[in-house]
Amino acid sequence: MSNSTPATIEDVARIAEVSIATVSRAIHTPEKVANSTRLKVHQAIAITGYTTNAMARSLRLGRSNMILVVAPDIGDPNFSNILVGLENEARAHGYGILIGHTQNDAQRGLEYLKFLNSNQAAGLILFTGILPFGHQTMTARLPATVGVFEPIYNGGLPYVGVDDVAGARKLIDLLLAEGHRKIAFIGDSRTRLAYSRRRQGFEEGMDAANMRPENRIVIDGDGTIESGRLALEQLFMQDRLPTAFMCVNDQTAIGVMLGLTARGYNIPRDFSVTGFDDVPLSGFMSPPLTTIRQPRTAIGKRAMALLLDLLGDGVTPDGEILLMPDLVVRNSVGPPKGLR
Amino acid sequence: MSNSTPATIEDVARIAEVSIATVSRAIHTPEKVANSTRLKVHQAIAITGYTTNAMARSLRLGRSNMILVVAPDIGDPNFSNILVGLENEARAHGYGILIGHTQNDAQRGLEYLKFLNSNQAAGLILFTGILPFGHQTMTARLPATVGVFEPIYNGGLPYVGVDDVAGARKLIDLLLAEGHRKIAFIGDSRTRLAYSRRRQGFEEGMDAANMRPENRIVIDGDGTIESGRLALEQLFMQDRLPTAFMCVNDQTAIGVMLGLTARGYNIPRDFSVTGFDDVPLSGFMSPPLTTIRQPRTAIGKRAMALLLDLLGDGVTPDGEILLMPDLVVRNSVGPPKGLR
DNA sequence: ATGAGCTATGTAAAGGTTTACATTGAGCAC
DNA sequence: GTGCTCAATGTAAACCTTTACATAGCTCAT
Repeated sequence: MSNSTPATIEDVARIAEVSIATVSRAIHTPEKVANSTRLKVHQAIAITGYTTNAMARSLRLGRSNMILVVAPDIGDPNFSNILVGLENEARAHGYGILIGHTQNDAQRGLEYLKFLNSNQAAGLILFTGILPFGHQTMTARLPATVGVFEPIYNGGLPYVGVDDVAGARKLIDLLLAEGHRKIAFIGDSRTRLAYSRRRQGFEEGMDAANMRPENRIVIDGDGTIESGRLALEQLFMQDRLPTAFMCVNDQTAIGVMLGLTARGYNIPRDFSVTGFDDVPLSGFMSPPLTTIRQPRTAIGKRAMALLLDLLGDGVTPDGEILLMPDLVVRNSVGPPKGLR
Repeated sequence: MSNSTPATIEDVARIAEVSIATVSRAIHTPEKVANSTRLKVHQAIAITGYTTNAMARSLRLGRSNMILVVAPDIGDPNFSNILVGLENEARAHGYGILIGHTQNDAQRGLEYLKFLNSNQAAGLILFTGILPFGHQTMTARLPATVGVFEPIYNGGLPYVGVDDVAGARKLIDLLLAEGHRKIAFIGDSRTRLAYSRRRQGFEEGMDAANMRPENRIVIDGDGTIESGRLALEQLFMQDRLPTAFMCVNDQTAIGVMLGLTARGYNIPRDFSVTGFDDVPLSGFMSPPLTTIRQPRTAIGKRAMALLLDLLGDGVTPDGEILLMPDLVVRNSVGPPKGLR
């Protein structure tokens, strides 16, 4: 039973009094073996506690049953629920996932590339918009790959994300409906497509409400808490104050809120603030942050399903799958001061 | 160069004009091949872009180069930095990590057991105090295993954590030094050893200050935000109010703080609150939470190092490695109301 | 000059699986 | 009864690596 060395297919074959080929068939293509035989095999499997050696199987098949998930930062609060979605879906199809983080370090990226090339992963899920492998011509040898959140830099690879434009539009429409006219968009960035799409939603909303350019303040930022605080200081120094801050993500919004609170302002009485992503922290701010919730588990599930499809028939489906994010109304938004 | 099928050791051997055995030796035991030969082999490797097929290697060696990390919940804020430590250390030694979460579901636990038995992981890192595999006698076949945070239920397995007693002691000493005399310990639990050790630190500190039992309020909780809020309500209903709340972890403390704020109290003017763990959220509460910082990356690194040792010589080292956690003083603690 | 001792290399087996191909035998039509 | 078809099973090769053992050739002491 629970011996020192695990049972092999041969042990099972001996006990079931068949050949190893029949055992293998009984497991993977049961319709090809006689009922009576199949029964014997399964009994033998139960007796020995046999599980197929995945190493040997992968070697023989030339492909593993692992999916490599690469993210720039495992600690990103946006990450963990996606992972749950990815993992559940993978496991349901007999795959496991394997997680790596690059910390934007090309050296580490290369190690993952080696990992992929040594056949240890059948597929790749990429969290950043860029391939973490420098510009290796090796690209040709990449396995099936799916992006999450953003399309992958060199293009052609499918990805799953949310409709950032629509999400941003929901936020701007809310602010406009509350009566805000002068609105700042904090955290514009050309490096992340998701961010420029949020900016796009902002502009479209302002356009639709016939807001003139002087009512729109746009300021750069990289999406960290610090960047939000910094942007706020800049605006105060330049005396270009809006009545509402629409931030490119929750971190930025938190930075803005902390800055405003530190200056003694009350949210939402003096200023309104919105975020994007709904990271766990946002619900606990005071006031709780109005934001857009990413359907994280769904994104993960969808991305993995897409990858497994790709693995199955090798057909590349639509390059872009956008899920619809939900508006989460909390207390960081109110009418502008003048209207109160 | 970048062909459809990856280069094998045979391709390298052909180009270098040696046997595959020599190639293998040139890679793994370079001192055993002549300098000139080694050079030829490495050139051939460069030309072909060869990387060892990990499947074949693991099959031959009878052990993989993957470590399975199992946690009840990937999303746990305590998790991610540990992971960074684990991963860095593993990668530095040629291992990769593989992450699974059980969500306390025995069925899922069993799937991981199968995974282990199919030889896909050389070692196991366990985040919970319990083996997630029900009570399989299979336990005998577990690979090298190291626990994180807590000893593993059925004992005998080494683990790496922090000195919870000492950490709790730092907190209680701080509260006592501020002048608090009547202190509540929120979140006592017999299910998690870490928690009862924190309780123990609380008691030892109170003992050392000769505090009588009637000054100690102890109340149950499972460590969630909700449990903190609930405990607080109970205390208000029973009219057993302390001047300070020492909470078993940050989540609990956050629950208590939210409850106090909702009732209109000011922290730390009316009540002091402490946590334990220093999850990212804690620094952003208002007021920021005074707590104990877990050396998370260090724990991860240490646990992995321990596991790799175990894998190396099979010798089980000391069963318990406790790191010292640091006190993080923020603004949630002040003198009790009477003393102000 | 001979052989012992070494170093450098090669040969071949083994690890556990899947599967193309071969074999066996039963059912069935003539 | 003969031969065909088909289902069920078996045999053996292949996947790629590592390493015990064998071999070859050199150095050096005698």
